[in-house]
Amino acid sequence: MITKKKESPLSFKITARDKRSRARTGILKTKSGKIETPYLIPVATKARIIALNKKDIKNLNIKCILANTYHLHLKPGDKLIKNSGGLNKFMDFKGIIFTDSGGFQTLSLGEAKRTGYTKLGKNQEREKMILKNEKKPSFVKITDKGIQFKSVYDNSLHFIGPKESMKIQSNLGSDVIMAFDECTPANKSFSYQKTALTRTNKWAVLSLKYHNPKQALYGIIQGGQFKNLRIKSAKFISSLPFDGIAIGGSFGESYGDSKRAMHQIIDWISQYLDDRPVHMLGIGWIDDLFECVSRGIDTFDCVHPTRIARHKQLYISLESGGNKENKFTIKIVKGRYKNDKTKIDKNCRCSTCKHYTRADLYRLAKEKNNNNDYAKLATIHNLHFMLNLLEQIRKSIKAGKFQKLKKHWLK
RNA sequence: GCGGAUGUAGUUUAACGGUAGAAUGAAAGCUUGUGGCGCUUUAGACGAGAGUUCGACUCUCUCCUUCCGCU
Repeated sequence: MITKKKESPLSFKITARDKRSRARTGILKTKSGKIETPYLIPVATKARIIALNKKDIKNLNIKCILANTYHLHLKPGDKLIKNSGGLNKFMDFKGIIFTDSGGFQTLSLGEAKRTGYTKLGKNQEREKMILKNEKKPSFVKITDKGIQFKSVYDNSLHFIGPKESMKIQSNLGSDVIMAFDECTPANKSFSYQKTALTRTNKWAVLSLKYHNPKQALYGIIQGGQFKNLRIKSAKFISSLPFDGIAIGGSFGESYGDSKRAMHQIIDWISQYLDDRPVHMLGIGWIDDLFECVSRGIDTFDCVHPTRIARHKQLYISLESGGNKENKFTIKIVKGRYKNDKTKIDKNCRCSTCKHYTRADLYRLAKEKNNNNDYAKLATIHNLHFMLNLLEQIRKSIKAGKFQKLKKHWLK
């Protein structure tokens, strides 16, 4: 019972399909612009890509970003953004803006804060860290009506349910908004996940009811690591008149397994997906991009490229020694780069690589007091690298060479 | 040559007559719908020799190192 709206705030046209997988290219269009998919959407949680300014964003040719409901609601406040004419004007950004509903903060400020669980579970290394550090209290309280969040700034309480999330996202004026969901960690039992899914599904219906029809709304598939819950969720979400479908939640308890589980989960639900755009929430390592695109994902958002840039890790291509093992990165503060006068990546044509060597970045990254210069250069490199990789992926799909490219990178 | 000071991880340093701490540098790892540039782990040192002592990085002596001053 897919009921198409008369004037959809979003159009998505599939332009090519890979013959040997579900990979596809498309054009996603809203009133603010268009992107070619597959596309990795850089994250600008607080309406800002950390370390970059407007000019950098323009030079990088970033056409789409993702901001966050919870964070903007707290600071500077969605009403203030509404009064400045919406996020595009507030940021002076001409492009598509996605907003996340705040549902992920049930995990990131809840279980992740308390025990260190991420959406990909936890690994031994992480567990060790968590056992050492004292557990911190959760910032969320989940009820059937919504989530009571503590402010990360002053501990004040803020209730966000589906209605509130839709209102905030309407105030933010983003092009594409997410249904309000509960992002569950994988350490929860089947019965808990089932209850949470029922809740999320109810919230999905309420999100449809209360959302601003001028905004494109994506429904979110949850269900944790459980096959029947994922399928149930996929059937339900895809039966509703959402403009797009997002895949969220966590995939498995342990880090190693959860990657495979993620692939499997997409495979389970892929038959319930249709020609609407499919967004993979919060995923974006290089191998993940290939695996997910291969399974029909159109858009991604991920903090990883920008975060690891600030944590001194820079992407490198195969030709510069990148591989699955080193996650296609080098840690630029290693002693071996101190006098390395070569480019960060042989193939990269970003402005950082044009003007700086590895030794330059080493020196800047080591500066204690002012890391702004470093963070900016590193972020530019990593984002450029990823945007470029996605372009290569799109080209390969169109040329019927996606499998070859995938194999080449993941060998 | 004489006098004074000095000597602890690669570097900067702390303490102590009884397991030598830290910072920084080095190496390895973590990071996936971002709490603003982070977190975890590992390796690494008492200048050399003799003496006193149950036991010396610590006290004594000799030598060496480096620094300062004087001739």
